[in-house]
Amino acid sequence: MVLNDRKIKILEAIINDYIETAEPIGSRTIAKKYDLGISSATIRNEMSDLEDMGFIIQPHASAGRIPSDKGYRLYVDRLMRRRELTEEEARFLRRVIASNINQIDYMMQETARAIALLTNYATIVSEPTVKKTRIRHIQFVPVDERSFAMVLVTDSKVVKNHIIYMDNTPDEETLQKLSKLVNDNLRDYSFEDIDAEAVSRLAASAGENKDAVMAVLHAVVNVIQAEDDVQIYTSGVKNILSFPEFSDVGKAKAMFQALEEKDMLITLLGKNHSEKIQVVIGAENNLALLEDCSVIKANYNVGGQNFGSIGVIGPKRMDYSQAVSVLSGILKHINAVIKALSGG
Amino acid sequence: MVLNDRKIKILEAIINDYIETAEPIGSRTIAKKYDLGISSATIRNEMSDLEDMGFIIQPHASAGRIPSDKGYRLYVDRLMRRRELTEEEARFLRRVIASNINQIDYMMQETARAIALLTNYATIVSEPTVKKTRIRHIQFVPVDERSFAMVLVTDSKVVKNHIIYMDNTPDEETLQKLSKLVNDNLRDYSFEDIDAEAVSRLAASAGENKDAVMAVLHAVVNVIQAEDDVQIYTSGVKNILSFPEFSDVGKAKAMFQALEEKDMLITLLGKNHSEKIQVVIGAENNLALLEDCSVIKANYNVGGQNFGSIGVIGPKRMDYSQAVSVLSGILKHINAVIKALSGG
DNA sequence: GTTAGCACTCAATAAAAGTGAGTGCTAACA
DNA sequence: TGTTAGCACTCACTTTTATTGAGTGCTAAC
Repeated sequence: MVLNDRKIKILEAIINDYIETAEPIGSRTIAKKYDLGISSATIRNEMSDLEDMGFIIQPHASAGRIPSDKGYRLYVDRLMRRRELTEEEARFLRRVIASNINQIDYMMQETARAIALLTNYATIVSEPTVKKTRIRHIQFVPVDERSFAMVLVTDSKVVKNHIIYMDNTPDEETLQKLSKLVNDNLRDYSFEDIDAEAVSRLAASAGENKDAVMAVLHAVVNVIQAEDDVQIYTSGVKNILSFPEFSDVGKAKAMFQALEEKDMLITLLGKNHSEKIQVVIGAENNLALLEDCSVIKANYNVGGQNFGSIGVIGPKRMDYSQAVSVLSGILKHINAVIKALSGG
Repeated sequence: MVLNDRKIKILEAIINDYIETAEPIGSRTIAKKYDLGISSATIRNEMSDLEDMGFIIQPHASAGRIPSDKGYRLYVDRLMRRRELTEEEARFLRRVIASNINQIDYMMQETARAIALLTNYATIVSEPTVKKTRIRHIQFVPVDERSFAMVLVTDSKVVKNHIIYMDNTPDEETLQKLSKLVNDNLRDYSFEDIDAEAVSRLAASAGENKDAVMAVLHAVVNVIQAEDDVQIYTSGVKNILSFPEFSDVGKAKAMFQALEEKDMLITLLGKNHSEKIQVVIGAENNLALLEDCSVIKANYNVGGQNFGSIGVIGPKRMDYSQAVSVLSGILKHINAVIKALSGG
C-alpha cells in the first residue's frame, strides 16, 4: 500500500484536527470540515488504509481516529510547517534575554519561564554546573569566624557563590592574598583539573601561607565534588492542568511528581551534542511514566564541551509547530548572546 | 443558649471527623463512632442548637453537618491539642537546618520544602531582602569589561551577589581598592542609609578614585533600589492536588495561579511583629480567591527590625494541630540558629 | 475507483428508579 | 424536664434503562 498524496492530506487533517480539539475525528467530519473534494465514504476507505499502515488508531470500535506515534512522527518529519515567530513574540523573547544578559544561569531560568508562557507547555532547563567550566575569576570573601564565601566567575560569566565552612577560617587579609594566589595560578583551569597534585603544587609556591592554602583548597575541592553534575529547573508545570489529557487529578498529580524527579528529567533531556531541535514523541522517550507526552528539546552552548538543554514537554497532542518555532527562535538569540559574551 | 460540655464534645467530634474524612457527618454516625453515651436523637437536638449558634453548617437539607469558620475558630482557640513532634520529625527538621546553616536564605527555602513534606500542605516563605539588612562585608569581583559582581554579606550572614553593568567598569585592582574603601566606610550601614549624601561623602574621601567611586556606588544604589522588598518562595504547591476539595481540575488550577501571585502571597503572610503562631481561617484572610483555605503562619527573626514569615496553606479542613506543631517545632530551631549565627 | 445506502456498534447523555444517610417532629418514658 | 424511640420526609448519589448520534464496514450501483 502506498502513502499517496490523498492519504497524506487526510492524515494531515486528522492530526491538525486532533491537535486542536483533542477529540477523535471521523470520516464524515473530515469530509464536511476540510474541503478535500471526496466523499466521506472514500475518506473512510483511506482511513482504513491509514490504520492498516499504522499511522492512526481507533480508540474503540465506534469512535473516530486519532494519530498514532508513527503518525505524529511522519507529521513532525515531513508535514509540519515551521512558522516564524510573530514580531511580538520575538520582541518578548529578546527582552527577556537582554534584561538578564549578565547572568547566564539566571537568564536560562527566565528563558524557561518565557517559553512556558509563550507555548503554554511545561519547560525544563538543564544547566551545567561548575565542574567543567573554566575559572575566570575566584574571590574569597569573609563571612564569619567559621565560614567564608567563594565567589566564582566562570569563563562563560556565570557568577556563583559557595559557602565554605572551616574550623580555622583565615582572616580577611589572608583570604585576599589567597584570592590573588589562586587567581594567578588557576585561571583557565576547570574544577575537574584541580586534583590533589594541583593543590600541592600550588601550595608549594605559596610560601608562608602554605597551610592555609592547603586547607582552603581542600575545602573548595570538597564543596565542588559534593555538587551535582547538572542543575535542573522547570517552569510552567501548572500548564498541564489545562489539557484535557490531565483533567483527571490523579494523572495530573502523577505528572507533577514525575516532573520533580531530577533523574527522570535528566534522562528526558538526554545527553547529546546535536545542534538541531529534537522531537521525542510518546513512548520514544522510553519512560513509562511519560509515554503519553512528547518532548521538544535543544542544546544551547556554554562554550566548548559544555552545554545545557532546554526542553518543552506537553501531551503527545501538542502543537509541535509552535513549540519548535519558539524553541528555534529563542535558541538563535541565546547562542548569539552567549557567543558574544564569552567572545567579547 | 449555652455552649455546655456536651455540645463541645459533639462539636469536637464533628470537626475531627470532618478533618479526617472530608464528608459531612450526621447524628447517627456520631452516636455510633464516638462513645458519647447519648442517642442519635439527642445528638440531633444538640446539633440543631450548634447550627443555630453558628458553629456548624448543613450543606443541604438532607446532609450531615460540617464545621463553619466560627466552629474552626473555636476549635483552634480552645479545643485543639498541640502535639509534640515525633523524634523522627524533629530529627529530620534539625538535619535540614543544620545542613544549610551557613546561608539563611537557602536554609529558609529548604525549610519550606521540609515543612511541605511533613505536613503535606503548601508552604510559603517570605524573605526580607537586603534593603534593610546591615552590611557586614562587600566585595566587588570583576566579571568582564562591562560588568562586575557585588558580593554582599549581611549581618545575618546571608550571602548574595548582584551583577552590576557599567560602561566603564574599573579594572581588577581598582575594584579591589573600592572594595576596601567601601568596607571600611559602610560597614554596618543598611542599604537604605546609602543615599546621595552618603555617596558623595564617601567619594570625597576617595582621593584619586573619586569618579570610579561615584560611578560604582551609583550603580550599586540603582541595583538595590530596583529590587523588590521581599522575596517569596513556595514549596509543595502540588500537594493541593491530594485534597478532595481540589479534585476539580479547574479549582486546582485557580489555586495554582493564586499561589503564583506574589502580591497575594505577601498579603496572605501579612505583616506584623507577633512572635506567636497565627491561624487564619477561611474568609478571615479577606482574599476571595482563598476563602476556602486556612493559613498557619509565623514570623522568624532575621535580626532586629527584619523578619521573614513562614506560612502553611491548606483547605479549611486542614490538620491544624499537626501544622501548628510542625511550625512551632521548626521555629524554635530556626530562631535559635539565627540568633547563634548573628550573635557568634 | 468512487459513492450512496444501510445495518451495526458503542460511548455518551438523559431519564427513571432505587438507595441510604440524613433531618425534624412527636409522643412516650424516666 | 431532659432523653429517646419512632416515623415520615428530603435529597444527593448510585444504578438501571433508554435514547441518541457519531462513527464504522460492507455491498451494490454508478
